[in-house]
Amino acid sequence: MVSKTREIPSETEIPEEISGLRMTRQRQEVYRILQLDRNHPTANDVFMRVKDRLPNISLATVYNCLEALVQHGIIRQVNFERESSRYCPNLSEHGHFHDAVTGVIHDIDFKPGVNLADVLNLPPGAVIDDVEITLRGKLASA
Amino acid sequence: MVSKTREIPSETEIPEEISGLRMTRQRQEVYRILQLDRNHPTANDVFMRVKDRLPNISLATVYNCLEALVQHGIIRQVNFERESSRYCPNLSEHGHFHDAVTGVIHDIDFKPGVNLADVLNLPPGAVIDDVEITLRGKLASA
DNA sequence: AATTATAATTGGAATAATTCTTGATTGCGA
DNA sequence: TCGCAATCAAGAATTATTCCAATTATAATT
Repeated sequence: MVSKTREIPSETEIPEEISGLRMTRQRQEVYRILQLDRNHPTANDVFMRVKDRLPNISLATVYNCLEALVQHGIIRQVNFERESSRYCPNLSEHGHFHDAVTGVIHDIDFKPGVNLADVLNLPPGAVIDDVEITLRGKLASA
Repeated sequence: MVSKTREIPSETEIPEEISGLRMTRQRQEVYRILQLDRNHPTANDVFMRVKDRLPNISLATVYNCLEALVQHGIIRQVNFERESSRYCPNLSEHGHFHDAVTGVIHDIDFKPGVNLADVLNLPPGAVIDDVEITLRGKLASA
């Protein structure tokens, strides 16, 4: 239970079709799991959980669904090191903080009004399309 | 040719032993390649180049050498998405900018005096051990 | 210098995440 | 209803990386 940047829509709020993507039963359920499990599950995590409702779904289909959702900007794919990809429905631009002790991944937001060019020496003429920030550390148990 | 934050030492400057790591022939050569090829080569890239001098080296050894060098803080391992790991001898804290057009990876430095906590809403009590920043975009061909 | 111990290297097999392939199913429009 | 395109399922294939067992190199000790 980390991010609070988005409300979790009730099941009925999942639209039939988003930006041209046919919302099949499988995609709905995969999407639903991501909204319920905010701990950045892997494809396999999703697979195991989604089987409760769709016992016949295949892992390949979970991968397909996740890819379709990512492609249509409905969820985000996040990679840490070379571990399995993880997925999250938090669409706001955000980074991640890995708690090295607990393994929990916290979403972290930018402070408002921050400009990357103020912070980094970008190559001249650089146009940034995508930013990825990952921090690793501990939470002082104060 | 991207980063200029370190001089390339001549071959004789490579120490026999660094911070307790035995500098074997293989490790020396792997390290040398990294200093020559500043384009963030993969293990396999290094493998192919290092064979010029050590025709019998194995890919497993290249992996072992890279890991040993990383472990001893002599080089850094960098991961982009889920692509093959890449390696670089630039030890200064820096991020990376992927030119989506050319595929070139540029090292980017932080502006001096920048504090992450000024920019990000960190979880309370967070102690940061490691920062990873990756940007993707284009270079305006101005 | 010979012996022993330790660490590194090799080549190939094993692993794990992901993608691909193929054939079956589904759902929708004509 | 028929046909078409999209989706799904199951398993095979792929790819980067790690593991393993045997050999070789290096260092330490006598």
